[in-house]
Amino acid sequence: MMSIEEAEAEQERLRPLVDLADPGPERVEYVAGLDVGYAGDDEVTGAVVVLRAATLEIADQVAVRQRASFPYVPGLFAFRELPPLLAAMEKLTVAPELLVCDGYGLAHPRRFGLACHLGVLTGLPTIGVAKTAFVGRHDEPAAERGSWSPIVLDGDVVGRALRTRDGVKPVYVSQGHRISLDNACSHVLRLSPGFRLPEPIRMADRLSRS
DNA sequence: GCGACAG
DNA sequence: ATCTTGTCGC
Repeated sequence: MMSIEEAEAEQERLRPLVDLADPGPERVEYVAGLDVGYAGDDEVTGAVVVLRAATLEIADQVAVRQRASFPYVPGLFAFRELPPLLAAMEKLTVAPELLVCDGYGLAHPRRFGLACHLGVLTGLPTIGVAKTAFVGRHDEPAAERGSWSPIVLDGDVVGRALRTRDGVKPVYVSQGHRISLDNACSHVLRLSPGFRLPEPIRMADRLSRS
């Protein structure tokens, strides 16, 4: 197994490859949601669900179950979840143009969360959507869907707390790779018409548990 | 130093 | 994450 030190060094090595300047696609035909489910003895299930962006209909889905190769270490989340997710991605028959990841992107202690890592490895535009925010500080956004407030870490804006439903706890959006924060948030809002979490992530979450 | 810590 | 009891809001 890779050591903690080696994993951190790998993040530092790959971080310069992240593209935060590309505004990213305004519209895509296919968008994928990714999530990992956990079973008993260190078993992880990587799930990828490709949706037709216009209708949110499922176009393709793959789940791969394997032995976890890295423990859960805050800040090194990707080293646990990336292997099963990449294995699932390789089996897709419909190519997504945008990936929505469950977790952090830029909003990460070393500015290199799972979404950035997956973006660099696949070359695809990626967005990180987390359910909790332990990185940086942010004000509470207004109660209406669409409201947001910046997440600030060491003086830098690294993401947004974005309200996807009226009066419901926001999600925490950050850039992964090849997409602007504005564009990432507009995609997340469009992909979350009925629930707090974007539909691709909900579908992947469901698949990862089965 | 101690605790907290995406999932 | 997952498990699980109890509570809350509609």
